[in-house]
Amino acid sequence: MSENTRSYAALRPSAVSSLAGELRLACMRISRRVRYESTDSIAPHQFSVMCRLEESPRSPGELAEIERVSAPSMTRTVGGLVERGWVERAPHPTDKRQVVVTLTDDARKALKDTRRKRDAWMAVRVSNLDPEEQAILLRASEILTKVANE
Amino acid sequence: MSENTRSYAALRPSAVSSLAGELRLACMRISRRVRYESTDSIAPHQFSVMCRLEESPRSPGELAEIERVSAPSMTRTVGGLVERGWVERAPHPTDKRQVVVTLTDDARKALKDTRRKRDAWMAVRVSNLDPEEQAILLRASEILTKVANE
DNA sequence: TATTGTTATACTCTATAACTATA
DNA sequence: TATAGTTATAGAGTATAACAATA
Repeated sequence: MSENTRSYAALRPSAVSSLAGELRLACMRISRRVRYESTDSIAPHQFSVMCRLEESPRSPGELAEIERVSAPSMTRTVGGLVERGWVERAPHPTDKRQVVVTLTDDARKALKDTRRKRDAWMAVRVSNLDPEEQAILLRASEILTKVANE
Repeated sequence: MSENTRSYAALRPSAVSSLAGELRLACMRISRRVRYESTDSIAPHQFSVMCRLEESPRSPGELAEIERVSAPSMTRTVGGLVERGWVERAPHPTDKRQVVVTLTDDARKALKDTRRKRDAWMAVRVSNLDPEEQAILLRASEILTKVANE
């Protein structure tokens, strides 16, 4: 019998509940530690908006909806990003009411740098784990990603 | 050969780096989803302080240091908790400069309720996973907790 | 008349500096 | 003189309401 065909018993409800609590806490602790250790200069809400713009330019309205903040808040956030030279506002090609917000090359560099720093903290911890623990986390990260995207 | 004696190869540096990035992102996504889905009435900073006080009463200074915020910020946070009836300020038995902040019974109930709601989202997701995936997450939560507490 | 974005204003959480009481 | 906590004040980020420009 190889590991791939081994059968596992499903967890009982009480065990599911306990695991859910522990797992949730563990993820929150990791998030907090990563954020604290990274000491990056991009504020969380700015970072989040910049990530959205990495894929494609968007209007302030779209950004507000995606980030679930009010339109005036997004106006302010975009304004701050413009001041720092990380995004640019341009008129919409056809609808003159709309504005198109685009990421600058400087912003792409800043994002890359920030991610590198955030990953560094985690990379050190992961590299200090046993190979077996690393293997488990490899599978767990896939499962957690799937769960978060549900 | 059982799983317990199976040997795993250590990840190469590039794989460690990749795993670290994926794992960090997965934890942050889970945190965000949990926070978004729980819609609880306790603000994050209040919740965090209340958790610290669950173990034992503490002074505002201690709380400020643990939470890594300024003393005036903690004064304000504690003030808000007092207003909501979740903590009480009492004079220190020997040092009259100090204040002892204690959690009320109402707060303990509110904490329990909030945790139950937060766990609920995660519990539903966990119960829908394969038994094998549940087993992996069980081990992963232990490892992640260890990493976060390092 | 509806939609997009901005401005006006206010509330919360954060910080630093100055102040009070006590050690 | 140093320490614990608070108050004073200001800087972000958030929200709702009101407004201007355009569809």
